[in-house]
Amino acid sequence: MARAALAAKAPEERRERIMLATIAVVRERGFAGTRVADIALEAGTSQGLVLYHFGSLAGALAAGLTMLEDEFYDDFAHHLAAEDGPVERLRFMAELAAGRGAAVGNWGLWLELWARALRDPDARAVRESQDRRWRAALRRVIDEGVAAGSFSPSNSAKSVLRLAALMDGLAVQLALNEPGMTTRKFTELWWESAVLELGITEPAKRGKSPR
Amino acid sequence: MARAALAAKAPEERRERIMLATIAVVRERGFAGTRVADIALEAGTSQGLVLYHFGSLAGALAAGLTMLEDEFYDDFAHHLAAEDGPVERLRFMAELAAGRGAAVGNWGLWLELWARALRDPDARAVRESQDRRWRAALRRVIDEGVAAGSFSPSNSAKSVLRLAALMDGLAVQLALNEPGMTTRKFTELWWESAVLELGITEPAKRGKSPR
DNA sequence: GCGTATCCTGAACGCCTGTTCAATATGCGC
DNA sequence: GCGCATATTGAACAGGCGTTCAGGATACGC
Repeated sequence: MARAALAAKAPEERRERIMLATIAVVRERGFAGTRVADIALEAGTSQGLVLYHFGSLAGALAAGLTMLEDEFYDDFAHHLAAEDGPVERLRFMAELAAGRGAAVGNWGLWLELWARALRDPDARAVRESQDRRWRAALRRVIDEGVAAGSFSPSNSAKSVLRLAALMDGLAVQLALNEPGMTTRKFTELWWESAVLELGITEPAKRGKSPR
Repeated sequence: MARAALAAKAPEERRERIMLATIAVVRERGFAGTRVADIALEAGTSQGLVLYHFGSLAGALAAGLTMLEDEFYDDFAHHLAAEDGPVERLRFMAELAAGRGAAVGNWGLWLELWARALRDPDARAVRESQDRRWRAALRRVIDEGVAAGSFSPSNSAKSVLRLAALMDGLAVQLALNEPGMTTRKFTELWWESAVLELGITEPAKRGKSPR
């Protein structure tokens, strides 16, 4: 078979392809519209294999989500560490949340995840992990900024909660294509809030040529 | 039949009962888990009647949502008008959003609505209407406060966007039972932000014995 | 090379559920 | 009271789709 070249890698590779296919399909059709057949087609395998590896459709969804979340976080943490100081790091988080880089097209997925988390324990676990990691990162950046004298929040714990929540709220607008809400507007609105919350003095350099 | 007493009212009443049943079921099981049979059972009618009145399951969902949204808004507008001044009105909105009064148990529904709005035009229309009305109300209250000299936002349009988004973001935490997020915390966090955004000076009286 | 465990397939099964429909009831204008 | 439009029911239909399964391919230790 000519497919030999494609399927050459280990079964582990097949498994991963299925997870990638899963999130691709969910992105396109949403949880409610995702069929085992779609995943198999997208992954270029049989329906049976999806079930063989993940036991059920729900299992495949959970595995895909977990994978996505881990990948996203790793990528995020890596890039965050590469930024210069607290102000730049904060700016980077704002731009990432607004949909640049690794987060592109993810907000729709997160909206669905929230809704699903209301009833599905797996989804809930993924979203909790995601939320916790993100808030922890925000908190570290803020603490760092306080230590460096760049930020002076009146209550940093509360600021973390509010700034994280504001991102989620703005993201709803963004994901639903609310007229007037753009990546740029998102960043602008959020940043002004951050300035207000944290009493930032020095301006952040614009992100390094965000695509 | 003994049912005579129940079904006594006009068919219009049956129709409404079905809409109420629809949102009740959606609250309990979510969109994905809502069956025509469930609605019929909850409404105490036949499956056929649901389809007779609304054409399809999707139609029943749309009708139910629209009804809920209208009712919620009417109730909200009515109570808002009863409040004293801009500060009290703002406080009222914060407490309503936090889940007191007519909004109890609605946030889960709104989360699902957002996700559904990504793909379903009816859901999108409902949520857009809902969002627009809410933001317009917020804007009016703020303008009123500015006119009265109670608020002095640096940019009221932006403040409206941010304060509304913050509510949505906090609501996600609330709806998902994030540990540490409560009705009280919601109000507190949001109010502090409002104070910061609007430069509120006079304190708001606590809500009139919120249940 | 051989046997076995793992991997993979495609077809078939069977349930779930939205929708259709023919039959019946109800109420209302005349 | 009659007849017609509207309302209502419950059963049947049909399509979709997750899961099962029996069988075949593949890799790998011995």
